[in-house]
Amino acid sequence: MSHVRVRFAPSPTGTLHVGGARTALFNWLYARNQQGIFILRIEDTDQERSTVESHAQILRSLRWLGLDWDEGPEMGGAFGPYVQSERRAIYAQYAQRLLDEGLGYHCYCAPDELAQRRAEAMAQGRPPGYDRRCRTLTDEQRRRFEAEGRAPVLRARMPDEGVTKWTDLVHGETEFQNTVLDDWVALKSDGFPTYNFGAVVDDGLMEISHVLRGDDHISNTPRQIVLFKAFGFRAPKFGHLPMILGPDRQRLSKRHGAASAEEFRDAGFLPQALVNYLALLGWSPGDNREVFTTEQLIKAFSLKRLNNTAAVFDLEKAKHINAEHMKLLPTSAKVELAWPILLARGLAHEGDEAARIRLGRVIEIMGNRFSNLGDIPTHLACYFTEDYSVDPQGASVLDEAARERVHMLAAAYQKLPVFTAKIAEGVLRELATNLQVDAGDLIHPARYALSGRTVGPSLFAAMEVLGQKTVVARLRRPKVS
RNA sequence: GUCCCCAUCGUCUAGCCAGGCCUAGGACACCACCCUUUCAAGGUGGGUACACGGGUUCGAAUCCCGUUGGGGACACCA
Repeated sequence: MSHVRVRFAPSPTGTLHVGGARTALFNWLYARNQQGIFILRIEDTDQERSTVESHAQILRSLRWLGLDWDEGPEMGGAFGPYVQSERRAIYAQYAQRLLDEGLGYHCYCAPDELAQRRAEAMAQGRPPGYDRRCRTLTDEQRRRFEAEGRAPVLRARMPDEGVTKWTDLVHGETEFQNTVLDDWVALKSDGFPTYNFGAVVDDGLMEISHVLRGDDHISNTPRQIVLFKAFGFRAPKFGHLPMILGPDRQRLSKRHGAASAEEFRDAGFLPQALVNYLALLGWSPGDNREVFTTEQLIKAFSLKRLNNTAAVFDLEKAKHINAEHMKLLPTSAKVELAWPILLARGLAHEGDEAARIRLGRVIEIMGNRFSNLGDIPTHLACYFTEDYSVDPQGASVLDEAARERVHMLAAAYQKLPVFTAKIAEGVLRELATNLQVDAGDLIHPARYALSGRTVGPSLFAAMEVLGQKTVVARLRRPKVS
């Protein structure tokens, strides 16, 4: 029985970001690899920014990626509740302990006062942290602040000397001088815990064994360790994962294009492909494998193979991994995925069996030409409707002379009593010979006339699917736009 | 400004911990060729990297120090 208990603890203030998805994935992979427990905890202590929509969206994104949790929202568990706003009584209890044991104190400094003092400190080259002014308040001063109507925050008292260290799972020995740890806010004036406080209480109570999170949390870690010790919790092991950056080496964000799991889904990515690509950002199997099913990832995953260098998100590589996963899919699976897309685009209707069978044939002859589900409507529309789009870039293949040849082909096809791929090919080649042109001079224009594309399946297979009538009609009057 | 993290092809990375097997391997992208009725796929080949400077050592991509560069944190945000 494994003692691994890991968690993903997003705050519901936006979509599930690529960085968050990667963090969730690594925790999940570790839990599954170790037969441990993966916990989802929602950190909604910021009343201003947390939304129920975001909460729902994050859950949806995790499910889409296939990252299922063993304890958490909509699931429950022995360590709940798993939503921080429902745990306020617990935080109040631990806040009281801080007060009782002299590990915390009320602070009445107003935000604007703090901001000003911080700016001054930075200007003078001093550490910008809290100046500990309220550490030594007299009862008299306290009463005066209360009378002014100031609502206090609770600050956690950090040690004045010594060092706090831990062995980071990815960085190794890491230490901070305690003097750089300022007395941070544990409980806000609205009574909600801050991130650092809520995380310590919850990780302690939920018996979290390993915390895998982004590098941007390194400086929070010593502050949290001090509290873990103060409360007598066994501190989890910490691992700080390298950041994911945009092509400009800045933190990845919406400016860089798709940055949330949902956007990748909408762009036609397969969830298992995104998972695969994300796993390769900050982790490697050590051999030269790159294409993994999620099951294979679980088997291969190891904390030892985490790396510590920030990684630039490469959309091209992500697309490539997606294409590899598309190749792995049997036709039947592609049909399952493509069918709803066709329905959504109005290219077919629920219960239209003929269309569904046709879809299977088209996908079959398309072979590996799909690298993305998003390609489906543009590439397949011409098999289901006359209202398909034409690629203007390819129009040059259908010039005046080509148009004439295509018309002759239409005439030849019209007379055919039976129309199959083989027969269509024979007729076309014979015509090419008679016209003394290369078969390609007939094939390329014909493809464009039939599909509006220069890219597509074998022409004759496509003709067979389209059927004689449609082929003849389109060859006679090719769409121009 | 203070503290922290990082540094191998354009990008993701292997190699680093236990120095020699590295004239540095793989992948994406790019280029060329092959296959082919097109594109894609596939095949073959190609160019491109150990940031810099010192040390330690018989020997350093690998260990140490410094420099430079990049990133992060410094909120009653998480």
